[in-house]
Amino acid sequence: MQERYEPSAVEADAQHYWDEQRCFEATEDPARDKYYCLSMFPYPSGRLHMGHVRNYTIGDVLSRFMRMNGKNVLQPMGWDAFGLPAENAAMANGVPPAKWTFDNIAHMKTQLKSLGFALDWSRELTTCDPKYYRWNQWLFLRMLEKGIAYQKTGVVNWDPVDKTVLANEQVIDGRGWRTGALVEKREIPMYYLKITAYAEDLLRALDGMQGWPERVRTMQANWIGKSQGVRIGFPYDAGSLKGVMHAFTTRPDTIMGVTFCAVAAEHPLAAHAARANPALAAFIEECKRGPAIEAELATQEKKGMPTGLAVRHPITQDAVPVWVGNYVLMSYGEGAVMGVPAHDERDFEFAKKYHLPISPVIEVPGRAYSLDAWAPWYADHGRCINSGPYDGLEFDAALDAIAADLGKLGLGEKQTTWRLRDWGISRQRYWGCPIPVVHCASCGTVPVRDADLPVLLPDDLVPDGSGNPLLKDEKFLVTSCPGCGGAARRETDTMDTFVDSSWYFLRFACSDNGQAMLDERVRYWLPVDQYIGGIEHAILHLLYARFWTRVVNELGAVGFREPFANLFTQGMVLNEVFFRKPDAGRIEYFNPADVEIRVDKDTAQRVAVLRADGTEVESGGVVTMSKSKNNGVDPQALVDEFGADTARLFTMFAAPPEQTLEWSDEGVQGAYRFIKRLWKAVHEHVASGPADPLDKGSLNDAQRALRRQAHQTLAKVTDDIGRRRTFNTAIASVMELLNSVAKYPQSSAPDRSVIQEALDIAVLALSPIVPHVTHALWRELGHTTALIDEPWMSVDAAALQTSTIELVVQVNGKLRARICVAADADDGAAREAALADPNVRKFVGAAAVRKVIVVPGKLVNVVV
RNA sequence: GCCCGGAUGGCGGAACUGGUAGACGCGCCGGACUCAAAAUCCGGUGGUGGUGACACCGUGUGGGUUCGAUUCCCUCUCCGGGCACCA
Repeated sequence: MQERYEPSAVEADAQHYWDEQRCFEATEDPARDKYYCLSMFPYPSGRLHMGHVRNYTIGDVLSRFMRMNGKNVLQPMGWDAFGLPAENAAMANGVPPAKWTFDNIAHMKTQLKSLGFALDWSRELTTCDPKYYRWNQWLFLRMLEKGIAYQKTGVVNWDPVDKTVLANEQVIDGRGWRTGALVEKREIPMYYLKITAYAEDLLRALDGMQGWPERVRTMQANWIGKSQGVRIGFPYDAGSLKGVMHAFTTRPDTIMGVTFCAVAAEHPLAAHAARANPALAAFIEECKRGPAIEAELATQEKKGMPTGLAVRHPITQDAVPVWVGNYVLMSYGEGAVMGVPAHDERDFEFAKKYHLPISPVIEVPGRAYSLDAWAPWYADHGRCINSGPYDGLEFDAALDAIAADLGKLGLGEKQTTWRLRDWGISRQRYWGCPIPVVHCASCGTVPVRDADLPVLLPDDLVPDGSGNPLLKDEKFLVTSCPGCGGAARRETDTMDTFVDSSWYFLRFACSDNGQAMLDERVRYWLPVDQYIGGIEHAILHLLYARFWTRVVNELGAVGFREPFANLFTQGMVLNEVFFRKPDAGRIEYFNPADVEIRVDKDTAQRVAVLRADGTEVESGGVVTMSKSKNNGVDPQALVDEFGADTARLFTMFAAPPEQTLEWSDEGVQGAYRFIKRLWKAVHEHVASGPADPLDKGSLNDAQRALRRQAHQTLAKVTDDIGRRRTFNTAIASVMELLNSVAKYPQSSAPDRSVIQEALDIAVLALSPIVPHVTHALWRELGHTTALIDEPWMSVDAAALQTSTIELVVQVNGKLRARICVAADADDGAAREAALADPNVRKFVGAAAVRKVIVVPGKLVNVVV
């Protein structure tokens, strides 16, 4: 055996063995339990970053662990290859997005291979490949047929200088990121998918999804946002415009406290009032120009303007003034809200600002209302007061009574509303899957025939920032109408890239099928047993995938409605961002590797300086590693210097995988050192020749103690990987075992047998995490089989037994002594032993013992 | 702003079901080996007081429940993720 650990040779050898044996090519075998382990596929941004390494190492550890536990494991990999960054790169370098994307894929695939992941590359798929995206188009046509896909107008960000639609990410402080022009909103026709039709099902199914983290289920439930309340009609007669304004409320019990109503800028009443009121028209224009992003909308100053119109309160018949509010959304409910300042914080602030009356109508026992300042309890449920016929009613009774009265008047009924909106999938962008419809002068919008799929996206265009290049590509545009055969033009909008990622996990079962989207192999492999990905996908991607699976289920292609049986959400890997924001033009981001932090000795001020030019850069805090913020850390340097095993070990040891991790490579040396120590321990052991078979019956105390620790370690690692998914503590326990082995006096034959077993366990237990070095060490330890095919060891229960245990003794909850008792000692014996301890006696002193609490096997607490 | 998380030594973290706070690792300090350095090995390492055995304090803030709280409840602060066209 070689004395020195040389990762490059060891890793090349192990990877060569796995490739040659085709260890990771999965085949369907109904006789065996399958385990489909899937990590979220990457966007091919150029290079892997530590977030990828973390994600794929978690998946790899679980895959290898399950494989050793007898499962037929499938772990595939693919590329989420459509999207905006390729267009940006194209603009910057003049290279077509296709070339840039495929070059990136080639490089990142090399990187993934160098990390030794147990991936089945025979199933690799790429979403920008027509063999993949034709099925997006095929399923879209099915959705059109079923009415799940439909057209309506939607609002987009419009850059008036570049004459192009901008993504939210490309709008910075309301301006286009390249031009700096004030962004306008435009309403254009788009395709939507009716995810809201599945809202109830998507919500209800969450309860049964015990394999998903609680926090993700909560986030999805809140996102879907079911609320039950009453739809209330406020009739109006504004001269030429008569009708009923509808507002939804979850607090119908406060209806007698309505002192105003507010409508969205797009509401018909607002438009009507604006005709005779230029100031109002200007305000409405201002609202319409405002942010389209919810976060900005919610933080902007709440503004309003009276319309001069009034609606009639459906119960009191009083006139209620109507305002236009910049915080009222046309897209939620019906674009109007009833204002109850006394019991809604936002309405309260609005009323204070514009001097509208505040009229309390709910009483909470023991509380006194003050009109001066808001208090959170004002929004609590209570008993109706100042509410005429409803006085004295509690929330539920008031709701029923008011809904019934409104029903009789034809001005309201109970209603359920959802926060969830339909999914707009049209993108005015080149690098995406073409929407398979054509526009014909005589037939209108016509779906492409199945036989004419796929609608191929040209792969040689270079966007220049001035809109979708498909609009200028006659070869793509010109076609004939599937209906009348006449001249027609293709749709140039492409699909949201979330469409691509909403079903790729199904396609891995049969990525080679050119005739159908899915086939019978899906029945064997799906649902995914373990899905692993970043918490940032907790809502959108995972919800869309659940929706898509339901649609495919209803087409009969799969027999289930939930795609992911178990979900593991890894924490983000964060790094600081550095940037410069010029007066004009784009923000420039600098990689932290190129930035030096200087700390002023006197002021302790931290200054970040770009190494290249020695001048200052701004820090934007610590955020997720991403291409767009240029704060990713390339793992390649780590792999090159220390090897893949060290990179994997370090990433897994740094923190529990579910937790956010602020990147730092301090400690990499420790991971490398540990592998070297393991190598050395095996080398020293093997140097004195083979060990005798273990004779369990004739061991001395020291030998039994080491054996106990070895099997405790095995039990802990098995539990930590298999159940807890805390790989950091699994590694720590093997480190402890190795520390004991290193200290163990290696002399007699039985000593060597016990050490052999301990090293076998250490190597096997670590193999899912550091598969290369353990592959080599397993052979060196004298085994003739390959470790990858070795079954996971079982714990020897007899090895764990002990005759005495240590108990902790507390006096009034403070640790005062440790005592040793027989393992089978009862509570009384433990109590006696505890009270007899000298230090315990000292702290008890003359005081009377009031109570003694004994926790069997753990502690005794003496209360005085 | 709203929804979901998080905060423990100089640093990453451990303590799994309310029961020994700081496992394991990094860093640092001291020592061995070396002409020297690196690598490696041995020992120490939360703070304060004490020669010492020990004692007191200590898990973001303030409060509560309990024999006992890093763990449960309430309050606040700060940090991260998401907010529908980044993926």
